[in-house]
Amino acid sequence: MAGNKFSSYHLAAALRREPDPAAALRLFLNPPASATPFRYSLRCYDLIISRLAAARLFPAMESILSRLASSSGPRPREQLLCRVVSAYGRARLPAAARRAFAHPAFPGPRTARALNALLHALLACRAPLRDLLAVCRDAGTPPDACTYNILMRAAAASGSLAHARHMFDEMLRRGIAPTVVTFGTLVAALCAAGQLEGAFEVKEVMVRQYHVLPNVYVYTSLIKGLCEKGDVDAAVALKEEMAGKADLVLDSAVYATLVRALFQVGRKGAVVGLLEEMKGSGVVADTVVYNAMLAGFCEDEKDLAAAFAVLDDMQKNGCKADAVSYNTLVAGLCKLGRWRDAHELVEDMPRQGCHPDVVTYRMLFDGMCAAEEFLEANQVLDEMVFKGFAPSNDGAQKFVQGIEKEGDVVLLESVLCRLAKVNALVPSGWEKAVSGALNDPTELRLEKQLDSLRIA
DNA sequence: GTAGGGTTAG
Repeated sequence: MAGNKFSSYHLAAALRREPDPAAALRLFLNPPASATPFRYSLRCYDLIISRLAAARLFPAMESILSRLASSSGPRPREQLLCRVVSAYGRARLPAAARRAFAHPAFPGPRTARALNALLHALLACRAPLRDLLAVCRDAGTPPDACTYNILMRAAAASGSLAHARHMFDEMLRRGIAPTVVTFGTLVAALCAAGQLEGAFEVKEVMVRQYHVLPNVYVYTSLIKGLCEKGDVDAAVALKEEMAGKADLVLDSAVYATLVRALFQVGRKGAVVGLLEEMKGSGVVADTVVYNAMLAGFCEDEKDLAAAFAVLDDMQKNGCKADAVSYNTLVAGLCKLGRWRDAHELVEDMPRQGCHPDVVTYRMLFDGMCAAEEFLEANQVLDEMVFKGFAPSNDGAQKFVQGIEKEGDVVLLESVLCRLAKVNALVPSGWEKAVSGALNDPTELRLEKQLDSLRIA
């Protein structure tokens, strides 16, 4: 490195230091004026693309990817491709995930790792199993155990245990050994379908026939399955079985499941003992456990005062409330008709370091509509649309009917216009509209629209 | 951040 000249090494360091992704982008595009021209290292590309992907600044990310594609330097690793594909999955942009998978910046052929990233992204977007199978066929990449695990989960998600079983059989035929994740997926699917006998059978067979021991994931699914059948005692007994196994460590998920179940069957008194046991065995009450209690007090006990006391406890114990915590409280308040309190709570969220998500807004909006407070709901809709969140179908429908009844034609028009903006009138229409622009840096005129749709 | 469980809506 020659003296103190600004090089790609310094740029990489500066990118790492910059907390704001937009500022990092500016830094990448316009390095300090003192810098002599230098070739961007792959490390710099990797850093900026990863950062933009995480921040969902997709148009900017795509333009850097194109630049990378046309540069003559070394090719990026597939790991970066996986990150881009996953980011599109999290943003629920399936078409963009597919295009990224085939992006020319990344040298082929694709490995199972990239294929699996795409499959998982599509699963997150609730693509049907047949779409996932078509992707596998077209990619021509040999599947691995992880591929089959994703396919099995997709099968279960579309309600077909038969297909999940079929995937399992196919996996065996192709000589791919099922892992503990495979069995965990099967058990979860069976439990979700209420087929407890089958689920417990898998637990036996995985040990006997495949020599794979059930882990805490398998047990937690079974515990939840038993709870849903109303057999909390059997669920607690299963937890005891776990506690007796040296290779298993009870975690907060197990306790959260049981806490929620105890509330549901009206045995909230038993929760105290459970929490003490937890403390005694060194399991920290985390957000998920507190959220289970919040849900118990809101949904089951309808005791909002107790729920807010739990929220205070969380803060006292250094446990940060997340969107699920607030959503539970908002739903509880709205169900009691206390939409004003719910509104106040939502407005306080950012100050508490938690941003409302789509569920928060939908619940508040629905709560106001249920109370026939359409003008208040209209204000919330404004904020939602600004952030790119669409109301639920039911909420939007009830709202439009309410506004119609009020007879304010101008307002109605503005409402329909805003609903159209977030495509709440024609579900999933907008992604098609922008599909051509995403991989084409010369055509970023839809950038603003996309930006307005990204989730903060 | 290639895969599985647990707390909120659907």
